[in-house]
Amino acid sequence: MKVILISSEDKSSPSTERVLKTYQEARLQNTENLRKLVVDAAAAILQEEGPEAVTVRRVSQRMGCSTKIIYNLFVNKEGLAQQLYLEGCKLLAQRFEEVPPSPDLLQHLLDLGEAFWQFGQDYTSYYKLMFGGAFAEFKPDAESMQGTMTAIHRLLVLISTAQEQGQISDQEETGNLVSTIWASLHGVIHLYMGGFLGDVEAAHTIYRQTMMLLSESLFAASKPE
Amino acid sequence: MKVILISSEDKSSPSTERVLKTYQEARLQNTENLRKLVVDAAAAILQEEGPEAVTVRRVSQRMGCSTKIIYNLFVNKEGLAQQLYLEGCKLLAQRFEEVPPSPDLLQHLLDLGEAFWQFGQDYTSYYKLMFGGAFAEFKPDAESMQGTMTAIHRLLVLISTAQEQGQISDQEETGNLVSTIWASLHGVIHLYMGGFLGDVEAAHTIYRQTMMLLSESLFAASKPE
DNA sequence: TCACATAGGAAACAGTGTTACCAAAACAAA
DNA sequence: TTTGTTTTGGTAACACTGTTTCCTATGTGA
Repeated sequence: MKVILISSEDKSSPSTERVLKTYQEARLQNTENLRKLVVDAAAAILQEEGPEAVTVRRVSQRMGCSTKIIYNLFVNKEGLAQQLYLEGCKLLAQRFEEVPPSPDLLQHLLDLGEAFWQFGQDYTSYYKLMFGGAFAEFKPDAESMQGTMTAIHRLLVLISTAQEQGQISDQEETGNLVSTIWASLHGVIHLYMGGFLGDVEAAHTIYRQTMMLLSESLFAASKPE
Repeated sequence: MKVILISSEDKSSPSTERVLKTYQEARLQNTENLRKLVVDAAAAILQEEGPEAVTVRRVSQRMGCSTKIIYNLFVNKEGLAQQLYLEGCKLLAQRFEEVPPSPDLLQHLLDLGEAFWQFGQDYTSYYKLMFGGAFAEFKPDAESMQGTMTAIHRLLVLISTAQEQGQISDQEETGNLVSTIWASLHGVIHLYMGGFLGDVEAAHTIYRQTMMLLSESLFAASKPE
């Protein structure tokens, strides 16, 4: 099904057809491949020039086609943004997966927290798109929330395990504890990106301090003295 | 100097002149009053219809004048946004002032935190403008940071006092601790406003939990058992 | 092969921030 | 008061944005 060749009647201006090759090939395939091509183009612009550079016209220009395609495939710009959000979730989940699980659960929490910070540094544009409100219209729908949950799944497993082992109080809901940690760390990253916390080192210091304070409190029960 | 009447030659269409009265009066006064009038109009639109409704044209329409005035007075839209930011700082500072200082410093911290949450609820548009990145261009300048510091001054005094009394460790810089608390609480509010934390009650629960965890850790030193 | 459905391009619409141009008003000096 | 200069502000345009309308060309089923 995927093996479709370019139309054989390239009688005139073959060089011009070559330029449009990738798009022309994709449009012959199923719409799913075309969607992927559009998302890739948008993601490239996002990472190269930031969230505000991701406009419908810029994406279509890079694709070498009309803006109509994007509306045909994604309804509106928000639909495209949702796909980019899910892409970001994959990247974040990947970052979490790369963190080696430490037998010390406290250390593991700190490592995951540090990975979240690094994600914000390495994929700033994605972070702003996903959590920074770069697209004011964008609100996470069911699929987006699903992607978010998959991304921070490691964190949820960790807290849950720590609760089972009695290292963290099970008085509170696991999901609420995860949200608390997530929101606090996000606050530091977001305020830093907004220019409220000074330079990177200062912000990173505050970030680590936030992690330490939260961790101490969470793991306090297991260490009476 | 402020007592300036409308020009006496209202020979034709006096009702039309009446509509423009406030603006026409103000333009005869000093530019400072005119600036205030513009900021008030923008603030009204901000609170009535949200941050995205605050456009240069909408403000000028409400003023009954051309957009040029706003550019004459504030250089660009960001200049107007900065004034709105400072307005928001005043409102936030006012909220903090209304919190009665409790002799129990921990309780006082919780009260200030709750006031911050309430500010976000009551002045959502202001909050989004100030900290939510509603205007992507906006980055706080020196004056904005000054206004911010004035607003959260109560929090700084509180932490500083607690450190002097030995209730909070003075190992860490006071400013860093304030930033840590501010950022964590902001994270919950911002994530809630982004639609990531469910409804108000759920978000408020997480907010209180964040405050509790931070407070416990901060005040831990003074209460060994 | 023919009719139909659909996809996609060009251009327009309604918005946005911003600026160039020019007339009118305010102010200075004579 | 009258003149000349500077500032002020309105109109209209420019360069963008997201989105839609219209129409043509293409692919598809009978």
